[in-house]
Amino acid sequence: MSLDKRKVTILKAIINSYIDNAEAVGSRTISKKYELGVSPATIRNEMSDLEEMGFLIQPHTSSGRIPTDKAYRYYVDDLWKKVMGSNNPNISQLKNIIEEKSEEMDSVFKNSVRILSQFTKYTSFIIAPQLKQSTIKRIQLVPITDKRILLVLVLQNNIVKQVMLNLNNPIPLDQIDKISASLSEKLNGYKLEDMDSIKDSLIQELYHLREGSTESLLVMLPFLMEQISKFEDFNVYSDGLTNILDLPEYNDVVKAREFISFVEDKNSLAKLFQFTGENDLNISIGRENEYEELRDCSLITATYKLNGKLIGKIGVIGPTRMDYNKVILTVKSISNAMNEIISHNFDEENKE
Amino acid sequence: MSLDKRKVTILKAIINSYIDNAEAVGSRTISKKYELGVSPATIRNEMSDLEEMGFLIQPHTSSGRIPTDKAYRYYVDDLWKKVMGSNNPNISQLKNIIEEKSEEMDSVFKNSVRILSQFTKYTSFIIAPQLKQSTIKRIQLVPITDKRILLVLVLQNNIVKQVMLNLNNPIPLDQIDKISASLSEKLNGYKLEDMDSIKDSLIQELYHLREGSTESLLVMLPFLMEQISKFEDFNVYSDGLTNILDLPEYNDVVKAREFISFVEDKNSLAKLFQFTGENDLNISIGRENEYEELRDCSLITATYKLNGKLIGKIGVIGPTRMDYNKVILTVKSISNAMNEIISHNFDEENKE
DNA sequence: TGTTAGCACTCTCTTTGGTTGAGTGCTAAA
DNA sequence: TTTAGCACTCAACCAAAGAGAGTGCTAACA
Repeated sequence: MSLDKRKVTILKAIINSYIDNAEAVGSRTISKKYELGVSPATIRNEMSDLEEMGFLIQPHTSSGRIPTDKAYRYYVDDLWKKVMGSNNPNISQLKNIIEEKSEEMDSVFKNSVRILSQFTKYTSFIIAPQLKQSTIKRIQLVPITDKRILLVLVLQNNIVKQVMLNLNNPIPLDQIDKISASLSEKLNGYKLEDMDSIKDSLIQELYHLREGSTESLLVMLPFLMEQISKFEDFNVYSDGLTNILDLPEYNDVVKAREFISFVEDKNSLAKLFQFTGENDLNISIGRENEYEELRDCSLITATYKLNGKLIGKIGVIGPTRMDYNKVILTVKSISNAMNEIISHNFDEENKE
Repeated sequence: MSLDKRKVTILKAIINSYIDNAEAVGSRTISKKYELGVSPATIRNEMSDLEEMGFLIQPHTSSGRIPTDKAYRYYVDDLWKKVMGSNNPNISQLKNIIEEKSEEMDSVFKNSVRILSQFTKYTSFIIAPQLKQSTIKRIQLVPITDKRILLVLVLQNNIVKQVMLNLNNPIPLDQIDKISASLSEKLNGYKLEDMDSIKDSLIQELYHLREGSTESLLVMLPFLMEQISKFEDFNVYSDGLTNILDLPEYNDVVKAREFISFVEDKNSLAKLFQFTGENDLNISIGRENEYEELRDCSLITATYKLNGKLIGKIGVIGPTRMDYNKVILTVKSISNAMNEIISHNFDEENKE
């Protein structure tokens, strides 16, 4: 049996209708709402074929039909070609919204994920870059009191991280700039993940040196390096967790609770993202997902890059009955906008 | 009719039972679970009296009884005396948890509110201090690139704020320290809210001065002051929004959605906090709340102070059928712990 | 040969009515 | 003043009936 043109039209009509209403679709509905010029009986025959081919199922004998994961997969693959070809018009608009108040990398992420959930009305996520691989460009200490020092860490790609250091003993404030300079010099070029391994030899080296400010430097260094190596390996932001409460498939509180508990757990999210592909855009539908908890959900992710290198992913989770068209376009546009913002603001090699 | 001892015992028993089970309480239940030595019939009579006095209501003629707001108010006022007298034992424990990774003021807030919702299983909030009233102690600029400068602002009470400045024109990096010093000097002692009003005169002054680094200073100053005056007037953090999904009173998704939408709105929360009293501990029950949306909720807030001055509030929202004992103790303990942490870490006059 | 009208059939959803059980209020006795 | 007894009420549960949406099949039609 082949998927001829009329079958495709009917299948798409069913999927669209189900996406809209979350209700099993009957032959009459299709014949009325989508003018196909054929009677319900004909459509029934076609639907029966589509069911046999694995695109539709009937929840019970006398109900309408619901698309299967296979149907969504077909639908999405078809959509894909069109979407990938089309240039989304409002990227510059998106960029403006994302960039608003986004002077730091983190705000770019938070804004993006917020907008993504607002636009799609689903739950959105972003996994922020693993900084451990980044190299240190400069270190600057800012004294708050004589025992509290703010450490500002500038990484190679102009990402900035800050840590507050609470020292046990006061440090002479007039030496701060000197210490900053030495630190910058000593640690320049090392990766964050190297801190643990070079710690001992660096202390050793300084110990033998004994210049003017070495004393204070020796006091701070262990603190500082420990703080740096404690940086989170990844960072997941999410938004719109409670959007699913508006969906009919989650009008059972227990189900909603389950979903929310799952997506509130940053660790499972991080793992989830690992499973997704590394293409510009990745879609997994229903049981294609690794996690049992997401067997009724689809996951649409996009990657974002800095300097050509993949540094993180952004995505949306919603029911398999998802408005794929809208979501795919939105995810794609936002990741594009992010890429531009990031490369413009943070990429060393890419300055005006 | 007077509220004699037995009536009080029965009333408390009913409230406790309802807090536990969220189910209307009947005379038999009371007589069985709480050994009062009287028969259900007697209890029925007393319950009838209590209803007449406004402490109980019957959802329908043949059901058990439910406590009214008035009952909770009585219950809480009674509890109050005991709680206020008792010293909570585990403040130092709490302090440890809150202080973990809390080198900055913001983390203290976030940790506190997280713990509060974890302990109470309700929704918790904190309103962070209005910084506009704080005065500037020091300003330090940290160059990221020649057009991106991180502005670190140290306030009188050692609170630190950071803003990234994206300049249109590069600034000579070797002047940064000089500029920082001038800025610190010029702006020292001003409040954040003053920025707008002193902006023009300051620029005027610098314009006439014309020292070495004045040029760059003039470029930066408008940027900088604008950023500062854009600081949020308040900042509300919340946690445990979805805890209510576990409560039987919210097993209707629509109701749950309503609640969550309300408490997700930072503005209404901020207003809500304004209505609460400024005692160390404030409780408003059911219809005592200003907001219609919270007519079935109780709000327990505590204040926290820096240097004796109220700088913010922390609180819990839950159903009127709330475990007041636990919540009151927790809110009180956490606000106490916060007070100690804050005064220890951020209070200028209170150093070791 | 593909399409369609007609019809019997299936299954969920809603409504209806009866039953159960928890709980009450009242009365009369202890 | 307390309590046992009893009639009464009402939500919650359950089963049966009916409505409605939808199907599959068959036979007629273009």
